[in-house]
Formats: sequence, C-alpha cells, structure tokens
Amino acid sequence: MDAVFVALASPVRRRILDILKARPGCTVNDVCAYFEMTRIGVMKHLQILNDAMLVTSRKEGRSRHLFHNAVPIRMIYDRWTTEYSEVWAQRLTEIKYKVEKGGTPPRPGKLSRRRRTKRRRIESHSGADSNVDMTRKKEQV
Amino acid sequence: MDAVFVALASPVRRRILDILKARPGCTVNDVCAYFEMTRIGVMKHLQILNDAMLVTSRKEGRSRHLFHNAVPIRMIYDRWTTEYSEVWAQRLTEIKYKVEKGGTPPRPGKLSRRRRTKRRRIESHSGADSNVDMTRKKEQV
DNA sequence: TCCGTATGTCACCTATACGTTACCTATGTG
DNA sequence: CACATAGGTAACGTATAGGTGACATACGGA
Repeated sequence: MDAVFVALASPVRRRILDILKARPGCTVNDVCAYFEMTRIGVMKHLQILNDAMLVTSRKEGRSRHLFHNAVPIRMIYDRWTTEYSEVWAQRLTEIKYKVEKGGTPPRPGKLSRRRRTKRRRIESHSGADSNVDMTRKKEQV
Repeated sequence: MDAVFVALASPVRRRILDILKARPGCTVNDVCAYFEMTRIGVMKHLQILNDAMLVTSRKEGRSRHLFHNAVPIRMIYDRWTTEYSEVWAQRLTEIKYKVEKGGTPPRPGKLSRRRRTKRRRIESHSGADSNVDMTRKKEQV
C-alpha cells in the first residue's frame, strides 16, 4: 500500500500511467519514446509501478506489453476519500464549535506529552508511557 | 498538485494526517508525541503537508493548532478515480478483445519510435519528430 | 547461423529527502 | 524580571531515489 503512494509521487510515473491508459498494451520502448531519459531510467520507473501493482505486463515474443491496473488506485480511494470525506462534516462541526464558543477546539491535548526537543529514544523503550505510543507500529496504512 | 502526491508518499505524513483527523486542533508538540523522531523532524513533515495544503494551522498565543484539509485529497480523487475508473470498462473490453481474437491488443504502437538506448537529447530539439514528443511539458498533472 | 531488435541486469554517480544538533524568538507564569 | 514552554531557523550528515553506461540475454528474420 505504501508502495502505491510512493509510486504515484513521481511525475514521470504518473505520466507513464497516463500513457498506458491512452495506449494499453504498448511496449517498453514505446513508453521510452515519450521521455528524454534513457530506457534504463524508464524501466526503473516501470519496475516501481510494477511493484506497486499499478502496472501489469505480459511478455510476447521478445517484447513486453504493458497495462495499467486501476485496482490500487481504487484502494487509495477507499482508504482516503471515503475515510476523509466524513472529515468534511467533522471539520465543519469543529469550526462551528469554535465560532459559537470562541474557545479552544475540543480535546486539544490528551496525551501525556514528552519533554521537548532533546532525544528521548532511551525512555521510549521502558514500558511506562507506552500505552499511547503509536510509534513504530509497522506502518498500518 | 505534485506536492500533494509527494506529501502523501511518506508514511509519517500520512500518519500525521490520521492524527490530525482524530485530534483536530492539536499542537505541534502533541503531534510530536506520537513519533520517535525529534520535533524538528516532525515540523519538516508538517511544513511539507502545509505546502501541499493538506494541513492548515492557526497560531494561538505561543502554540500552533493544526488541522488537516481534505480538499487536495478530493482533487486527487477527481483526477484519478473518476478518470481511471472508466479504465475498468476499458480494460475489460481490452481483455475481452484478446480472448476472442487471440491476437495482439488494439493499437499496440502508433508512435514513430526512436532508436534505442543511446542518448538522443540533441535530436529532440529539432522540430522533426516533435509532434509526438510530450516530454518536458512542464508536468500538467 | 548471423545480425539486429527488445529487454534485463550490474555497478556507479549525484541530487535530494530525512533526520539530527545547535541556536534563536516569542509567549506565558512565578 | 527570571525562567520554562512552544515554536522556528540554520547547517550538516547520511541513506536513498533517480539516472547513467556497459554488458548480457532472448527472440526473430535473412
């Protein structure tokens, strides 16, 4: 899942997806024709897109035909737009709250905050204060 | 727009958005409490999110209150899911085509493809062969 | 078989993303 | 005022992303 976000972060790779959308089944060299960079550079991007399952391919003879796959984007949609669209209402409520009360937003701080800038990796290994420690949860996006 | 993709590419920044979704209006230090890294590291991520307009903030006294903004995600939705959802039908048609005909996919190559690996930046500045050259179009995502 | 095309792999270089320490500014509070 | 807290800036080290040339492999046709 993280791979999808990373893959989409590059303009080159997003353009590759657009190209594959316009010309499904084109080859690696076909894609290369759209870019200034060498074939090897394009292939690296294709590899990243492939790892993210945003691009699928099928070898036919000596050439590889490329297709894009909308499923991961669909997953991003499910994870982000549905989950974050509810936030529209939430934020409006929030703003309404502040306008009416003129005070601080609801629950502005509930965690036992740690000290400040100075390093605190050592203490974070002790059991204390760890029930709110979401850090290093292995990226559950 | 590119900034939004780049901002979303980091697991840390996506988690910050989740945190701000769960606790709108919390401060910089509140966010820092969720991470192992130092406050400066978190602030850099916040800056990137701010540049992408995924996070807004408002200074109150000496503390800054943070909110996330779903609008850019909404834009990504418009750009990618609606545009790419049509591809579902397109790909199915594509696959159906190949299954029935057993041949190569429709329009597998229409561009005049250039040579191969070797550099060709020089020629790309000549007018010839440039009507298919989408390169350096200044990233119109 | 011999050669050209199409792709795949390897080692390497360089710009930049990410995180750090050190230091600075502003705002509360005794 | 003295001092702690909250945030902001600058300079810097390091891992990695993105790109390269050299070389290898595989297929197809004369």
